[in-house]
Amino acid sequence: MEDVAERAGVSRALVSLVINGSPKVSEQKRRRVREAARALGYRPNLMARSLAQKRTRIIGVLVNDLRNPFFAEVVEGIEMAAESGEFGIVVLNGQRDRGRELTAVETLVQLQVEGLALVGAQLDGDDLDEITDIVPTVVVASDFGRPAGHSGADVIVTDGRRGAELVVEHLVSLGHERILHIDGAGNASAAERRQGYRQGMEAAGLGELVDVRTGGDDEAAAFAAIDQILAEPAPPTAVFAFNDLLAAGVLDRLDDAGVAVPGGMSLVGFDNTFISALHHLALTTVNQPRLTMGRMAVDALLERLNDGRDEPVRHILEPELVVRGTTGPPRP
Amino acid sequence: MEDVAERAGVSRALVSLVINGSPKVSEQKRRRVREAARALGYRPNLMARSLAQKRTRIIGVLVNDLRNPFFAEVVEGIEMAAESGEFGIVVLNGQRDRGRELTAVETLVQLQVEGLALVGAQLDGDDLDEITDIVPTVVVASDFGRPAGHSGADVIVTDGRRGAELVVEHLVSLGHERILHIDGAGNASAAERRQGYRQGMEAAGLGELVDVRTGGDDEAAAFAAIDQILAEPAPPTAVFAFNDLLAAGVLDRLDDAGVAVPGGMSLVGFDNTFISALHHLALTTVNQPRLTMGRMAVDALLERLNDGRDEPVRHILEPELVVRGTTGPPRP
DNA sequence: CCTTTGGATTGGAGCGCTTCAACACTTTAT
DNA sequence: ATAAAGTGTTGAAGCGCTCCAATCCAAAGG
Repeated sequence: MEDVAERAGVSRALVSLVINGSPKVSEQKRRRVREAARALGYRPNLMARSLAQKRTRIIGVLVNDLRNPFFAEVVEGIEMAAESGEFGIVVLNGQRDRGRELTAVETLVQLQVEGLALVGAQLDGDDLDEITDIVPTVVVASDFGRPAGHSGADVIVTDGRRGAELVVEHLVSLGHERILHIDGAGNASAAERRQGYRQGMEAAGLGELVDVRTGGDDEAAAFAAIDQILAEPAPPTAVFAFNDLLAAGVLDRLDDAGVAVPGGMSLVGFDNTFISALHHLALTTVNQPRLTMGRMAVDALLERLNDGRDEPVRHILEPELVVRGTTGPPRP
Repeated sequence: MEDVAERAGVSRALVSLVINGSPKVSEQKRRRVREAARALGYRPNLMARSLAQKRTRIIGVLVNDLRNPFFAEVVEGIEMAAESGEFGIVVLNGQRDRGRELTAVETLVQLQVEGLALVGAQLDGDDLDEITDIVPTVVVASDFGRPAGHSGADVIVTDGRRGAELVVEHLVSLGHERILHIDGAGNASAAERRQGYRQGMEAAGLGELVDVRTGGDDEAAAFAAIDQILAEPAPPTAVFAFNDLLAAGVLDRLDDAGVAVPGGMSLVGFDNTFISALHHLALTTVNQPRLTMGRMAVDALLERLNDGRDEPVRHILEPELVVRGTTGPPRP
């Protein structure tokens, strides 16, 4: 910067003004500074700038698992919204591990991010409380079930409970009774969907038949559960999997076992990721508006940052059942 | 920091030493500083630290498209390797747009990243030359075809030319002749695969039948091409798609049109992403070792950063044909 | 008792930038 | 002519940290 100033025959302060597009700089000097900067290949040091400004204009994003297209799309929504709000984002990957998530958050905080978006985070409520004390936080696509008036984070979720109910209702309307749920194990939104499943079953008078098996959040997690189910005397006629990835795994395993879908077993996923739309899967699933969720997350943060809101807000989006080809009447 | 120092009854310099784990600090003071830091909720400011140290220990990652699971996995490989090399990463998404990529790189440079990994970047060779002048760079999963002795970036790629040849050889061995390629349009690795396809065809004496159609890199891009092909008098008996995502789109469209796969048409993808492994797709494809590529990318950077290597290096990995269910003998 | 030695600690300069009060120079009003 | 009000420009302080040279102190050596 020094060099640029010298070459342009002005002070360092003036160079700073030009770089930041201040209006009160004469056209002549502005040009000379610009030219000198270009000639010297000058690039402002973001670290120094942030330090001096005491702002970073960065939003930190912690994502549960980049490989899940669902999260990737939410992040994309966040990125686009952040951009139009003049913020940058830094994405860190928790890799489905709470410990990693914790250190990632620590890194982001030390990086002085102005806001934090936790996408599908596995952290627990106490972790979250600590974090919200430090930096404005929005939780996306998972819910820590903090009481409504709680001082903590904003929340953007699709109503997983309702989504699961929709699934059960759909299956029941097709005539299913023995509906099994392979859950998301410790995954952040697993509890909600589990609960919705239970409620749906009970509402349909099927409370006796509630059956939840432990799954996880990717294809592999489904295998053990399915193997076990098929070995039982009276297998279910329908399976509701925690998410699309898991459902894809179920589908594979059913295929291995020679069970037709939906002829021999109906199957439903969750998230409506692009894989569920592939004709060869044609997975019945529940849609979550991913890009919108990302956008809303950033908006929530921006309201706190720009408009000074300081009570938490919760946006619960409506899930939407997407019926495709993996659900049909139960086998006789 | 000031406050911590005061509370612990030491100087700021000592606090710094403790935070950085210097060995020459008495156990007693170390404890007192630690305690004061905890009590005050002190967290070092990474920006200030980087500024003072003139190092950031950050590797910048520019990724072409986060939604493509292939790239997401490469990034995961990078992240893991960076971590064990005591580096952090910052991921920016180019969203398949050269302009965006350019500004993303600019941002990363201003962030003072110590190394840059371009994953599937669409930049052109001149862009790359400029970038390599500024920061050590490794290009992953795409190749700008710079001459070998070129002063520029390191390159980690799977041999796309060879991969495409493998595909053609496989199809030819099944008896196919009219093999069509739907390419990746402007995508970074498109040219190479196109070339491999051509060479393969010519090597098989099928030079006359070379037929390349413009595609892209996701499902949607396949639709127009397929519609057009099916309307022609003598459609091909096999389609080699630029990547798995594109192939999935092709599969859908063939399905719509009532063309059986592989009965009516054989289909091959590229990348061996998890979707190709789903039984219901069972896509024949070409494997690229994604995690390894990510690791090698970081290693290349680290060699430059830690060991001072300064000539570029190119690692060309061997592709591997993965035969699944979408290829078979041509229709009569 | 004084010097030496070496480990522990500290003051202060400096990293590259922003920002603000102060200054210089014009222009306009009086 | 002089004061007032703008415009542009600048010097210097300060952002939170690191790191080096300087200092301090206790133990060891003479």
